[in-house]
Amino acid sequence: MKNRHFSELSPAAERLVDVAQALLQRAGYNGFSYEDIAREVGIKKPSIHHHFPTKAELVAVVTQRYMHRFAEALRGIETQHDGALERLLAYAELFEQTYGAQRQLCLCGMLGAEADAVPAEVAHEVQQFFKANLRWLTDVIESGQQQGRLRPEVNASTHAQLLLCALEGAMVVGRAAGGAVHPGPAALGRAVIVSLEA
Amino acid sequence: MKNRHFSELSPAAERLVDVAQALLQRAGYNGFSYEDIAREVGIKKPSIHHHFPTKAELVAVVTQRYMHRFAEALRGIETQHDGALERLLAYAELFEQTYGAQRQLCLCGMLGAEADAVPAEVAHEVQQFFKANLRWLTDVIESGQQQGRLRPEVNASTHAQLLLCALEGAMVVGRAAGGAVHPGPAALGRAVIVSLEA
DNA sequence: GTCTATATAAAGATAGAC
DNA sequence: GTCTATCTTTATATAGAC
Repeated sequence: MKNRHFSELSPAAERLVDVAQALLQRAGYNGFSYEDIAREVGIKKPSIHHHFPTKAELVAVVTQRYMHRFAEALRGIETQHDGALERLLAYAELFEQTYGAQRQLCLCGMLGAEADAVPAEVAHEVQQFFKANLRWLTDVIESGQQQGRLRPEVNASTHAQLLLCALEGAMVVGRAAGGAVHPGPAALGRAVIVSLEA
Repeated sequence: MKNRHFSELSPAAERLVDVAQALLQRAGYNGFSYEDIAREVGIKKPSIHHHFPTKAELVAVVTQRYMHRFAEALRGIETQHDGALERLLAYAELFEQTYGAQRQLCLCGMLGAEADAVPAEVAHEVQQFFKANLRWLTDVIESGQQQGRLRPEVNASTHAQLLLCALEGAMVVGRAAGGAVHPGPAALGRAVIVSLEA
């Protein structure tokens, strides 16, 4: 019942969350164990249970922190870019950065695929992540249309979904195809985004 | 060492492959066990080992059969549709059918996401699946361009990847967002495909 | 906050009878 | 082809000392 929230983590707990996140993005919820974390961090399994009594709690905290950081990144984009087109391109770059490092999947893409094999509390967090992303993207596209920068006849919601799905899919397919997909997520995102230009 | 190939399965083995595939599409490689199959089929675990000594072999056969059936479906599309646009729309419908049933993921989308947590032989099959799909899509788009039906200036390979990634992503996001994504894969696919029309 | 020791259950797999 | 019985290893988790 400790460490219920990502905002009050001790340095030791933070390190566990870091490693858990990387393992999740690489192998999924059922693809890693407390032993994997222990080995990587250099402590023993029961020490992890001291910080996060159950795996479900640990992964819930990882997911909350991921969502929170993503929301911060979206606010950063709004600060740095005024135009809808530029905001969408910067959005695509977020996925490129995640994937570009070590071909890591989006945490929520991975957990979303495994939705039926994941604790309900985690699945719920993941759902919030995607809803927030779709809301943000739809707003950006609609604003761009109102400003006359984006084609007014396209359906904002549909194209928000198209962009999000293309980016998430690019990470899955890119990893699965093992190099057969040359452009990263950002390049595919650009193909969608330029088609929106007025 | 038995049942190395999907084309020589006994009826009992075929039933195991059916159930294993459904479980894989629902929960992923590490999200199901021989016990889950046994419960569903109504036999005991060791009976499954008689047909498929290891889980890796079982999943490899599932994947081979899936790929083979998909390739058959692509040949069916070529038989039924002459135009590139129609072929691409029929392709998108394949994903709609998989997802539409029970919000099931593409088998190879799931295994691709889990690529690092899956036996090497399985990961290799999955890679072949995506390469074959990208090859087929690129060919269809290039043919459409040569026939003057599709816009000649778009990069065939990039848009083949965009379509495939959007469809795979739509299944992941659709399941993860739990109803927040209204259009199924086919609707997102159409948004990509119509933009290719000459 | 970390450890050793331990509990409990599940997963993957094998031996051998029917 | 299926079963019971069994083995081994791993995963998740707890108790209690330092």
